[in-house]
Amino acid sequence: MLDIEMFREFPHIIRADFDKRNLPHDAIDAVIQADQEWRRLLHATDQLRREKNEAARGIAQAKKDRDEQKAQSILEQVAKLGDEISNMEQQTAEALHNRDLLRMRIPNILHEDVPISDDETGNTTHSVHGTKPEFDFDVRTHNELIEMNHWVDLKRAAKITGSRFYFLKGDLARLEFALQQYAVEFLRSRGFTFVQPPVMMNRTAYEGVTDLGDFETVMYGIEPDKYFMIATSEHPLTAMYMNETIPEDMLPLRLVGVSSCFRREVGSHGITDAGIWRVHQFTKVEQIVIARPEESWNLHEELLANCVDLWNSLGLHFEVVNICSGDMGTVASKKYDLEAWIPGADQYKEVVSCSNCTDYQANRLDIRFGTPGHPNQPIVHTLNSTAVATSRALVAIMEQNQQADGRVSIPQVLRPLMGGQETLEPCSIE
RNA sequence: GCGGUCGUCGCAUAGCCUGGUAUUGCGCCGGAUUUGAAAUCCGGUGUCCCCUGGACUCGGGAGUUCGAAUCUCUCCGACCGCGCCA
Repeated sequence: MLDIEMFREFPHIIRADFDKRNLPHDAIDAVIQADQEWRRLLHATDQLRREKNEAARGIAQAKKDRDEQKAQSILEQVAKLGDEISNMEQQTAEALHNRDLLRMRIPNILHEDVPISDDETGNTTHSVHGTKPEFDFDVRTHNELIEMNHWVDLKRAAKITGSRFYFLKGDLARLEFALQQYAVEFLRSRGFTFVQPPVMMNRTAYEGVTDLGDFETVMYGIEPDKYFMIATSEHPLTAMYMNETIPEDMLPLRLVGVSSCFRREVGSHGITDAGIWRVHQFTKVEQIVIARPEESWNLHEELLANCVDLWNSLGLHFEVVNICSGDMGTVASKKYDLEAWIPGADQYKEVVSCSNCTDYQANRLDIRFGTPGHPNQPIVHTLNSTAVATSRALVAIMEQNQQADGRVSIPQVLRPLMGGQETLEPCSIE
């Protein structure tokens, strides 16, 4: 959410941003108008309350003076104002709610490096890493590999839950486990603190970190407690410090979180999403940073460098993409994706997303830094980046490291975590 | 799930029984004093607004009342004990 001051003092900045995104300005005008309406109502309400308070003050005095007649006459005067005020209070509260609902739909201001384009074809290549693997046999898709090796059971999962859920079995499940631990240790060695978050959040906290539309299309709601399953550990780890002032010497705060992630994936279909590429539940190791505004852009590059080094160490071929205006979404100001080479699909596909959300989440969550208790402290910046979403990393490893016999070579760095094993063997249970 | 104790400004506290607009200490900021520091003294230190002024604020919401931190209901959260449990 953008600071309301942006709409009052610098609307031209928001307008320029909307031009980049090729959006009409109606939504901005609506916020400005709603803000004016709220302020008008607030002021009118305050004036009424003032009248009432002034009158009511006389009651205490009159009673002290034992002047019951005077007290009674004031009472009648004040009673009338009471109804008027409660009516106005309701209108004012509604106006504020309306303003912020409109305001929450305004996206973050794009960084100047973001390429301008209406859709994802405008994304630009930032860098290319590793070498594209060559195969002297017909490559299999990961979907074929998991089936012939019995590594994933989608059918039985559909039976007990529904489509796009899965049992992960045998060596592929062990590899998934190894990936988690490897990524956590990798980031720990770079100064990140390991945190395991709750996988459900209440609505108030959740509204601070995500696009409002996500409540309909992304998150699972839990009844009767009104919680939401997290779509990523980014959400609880960023909201963790809501309504707090973080002592400045604690910044930048580097956290590495691991959690199951749950996504409804409403409207997502297609053959390119087959197998375990797009699923309702997966595990993700995530980097989170809370920082001073002046250091956030350097830290964004640091997060990307961590991803690049991590994925390079797995021996995989991928490229880094600078996401353009039309593909950006609501919360991020700038975003890099890592796209891994998926031979069976003959394309690069998204495996990592690395964002600087600047003060967009922190405004809503009211996370500040400085001396706790000191008024008007500055708002922090929040950043997040995938380290590995294990299901997608498994797809990249399976497809890039596949052998003619359908077995898969285990990345060197993960072998010590799998008892020195060099190849993923078929699961003995079908 | 049951029973109890509790939730007040960054932290800690008073006020609640008996309704009249939040006390004190620490911390922090500014000033005085000092070569400098400590100590001491003075002032400030929640939010919002159309800001010489005003309104709001005692976990959230509702109710009673002219008026609620205070009384009533309800929800949330914390802690302790019991029960159940990986």
